[in-house]
Amino acid sequence: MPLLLLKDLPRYECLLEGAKVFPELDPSACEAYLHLLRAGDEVFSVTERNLAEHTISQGRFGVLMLLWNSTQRRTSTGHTVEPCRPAGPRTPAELADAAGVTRATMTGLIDTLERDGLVRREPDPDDRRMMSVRLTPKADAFVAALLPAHFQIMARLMAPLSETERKTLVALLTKILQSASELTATAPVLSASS
Amino acid sequence: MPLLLLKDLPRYECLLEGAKVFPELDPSACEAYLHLLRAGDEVFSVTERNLAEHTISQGRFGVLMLLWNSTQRRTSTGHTVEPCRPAGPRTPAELADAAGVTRATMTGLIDTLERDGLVRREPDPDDRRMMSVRLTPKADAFVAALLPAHFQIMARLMAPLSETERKTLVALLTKILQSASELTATAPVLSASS
DNA sequence: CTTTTTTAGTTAGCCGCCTAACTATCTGCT
DNA sequence: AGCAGATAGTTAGGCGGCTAACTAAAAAAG
Repeated sequence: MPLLLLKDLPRYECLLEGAKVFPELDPSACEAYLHLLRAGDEVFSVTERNLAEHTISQGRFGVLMLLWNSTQRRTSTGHTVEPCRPAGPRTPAELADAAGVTRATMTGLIDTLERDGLVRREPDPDDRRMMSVRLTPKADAFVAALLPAHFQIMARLMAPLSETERKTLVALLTKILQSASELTATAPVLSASS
Repeated sequence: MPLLLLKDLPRYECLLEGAKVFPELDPSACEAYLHLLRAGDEVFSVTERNLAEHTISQGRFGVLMLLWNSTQRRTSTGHTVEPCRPAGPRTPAELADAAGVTRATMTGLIDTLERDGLVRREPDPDDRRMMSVRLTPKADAFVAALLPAHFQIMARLMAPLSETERKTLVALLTKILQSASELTATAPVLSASS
């Protein structure tokens, strides 16, 4: 569970009440915001609990998936899967970038993965600053064993939504994501915007 | 930023491709899942960045809000606001419960808040095991100064959504939240479900 | 009235996230 | 050639999650 959040979201009347005191408070926006974080957190923790049973964290799992995705393209058993990304991430820097964490964080993740024998660091022959991170066979088996349950969890989480509702949800979330990106880009200091 | 996640979400064709290999993979469910976590994460980090400018974390802010919400009811300046919750949380245990974290975590949060002079621990006269946590005047001013910008951020994040879309979003998220709760309740061990 | 169980809070230690500072290497400029 | 700056990775230290183990006090059981 990544973040601390109210277990019981405030009732809508409370938001309306708050809006009388704070004119900046947009009740429906606030409600949507709180539900988004709450649902995201809950969904996250459900999958995290699943992964934890295989003694792996969400973060490490993400790294494994990135690497696994890369290897699939090369060692695929006759499938010749269309590459969905130009070239799978290999180095810690690429992995950090793809995962959206800092390089320092990636160092720590690779450390623990290597300690658990799921990953190997190999020096790059051309550039001695760089490392290449590879999955071990153990990791291949590990991921393959893990994924079915992981996908089932996702499917069950979204089970109450129809296909149309899912598309609607994705569309709405995409809009929010975009406005979040704009806020990030245009308002590094909040008071300097508006 | 609480969680590690793919910066670029996989294209839908990749999910379809993956579904050929893993029959458990429901592409639209997976897509919705990824978008939900991604959007939640992004939105979270936008507000976190705002709070960070006031040198406070999302977690500490949550505690302040819970306490502030309690005090509002008692010291409200003539407003006599309808209590939105039965009785505001006061003790570390109540705060932990309301915030959805463990007591150990709450101890840490209160520690740093107390260190920064935003909160005071007072022993309960009736039950010597218990503590009562109170906001300092400094915290009152702090929260009052912080909230307008915080509400503005929420409003801007949700700006691209119409009122109807916000209601739709909340309804969809509520469905997901419910299925997540059911998964949590009925499947403490994943393999024991289904 | 003692003993056991429950409860409140803290402590200790792990993990993953961050930033900032550091080392080593490569690249480019002159 | 040689040095300045960029780049890859790590290290160090902080924070906020967690679990598990502990202390002190209250409540329940006998």
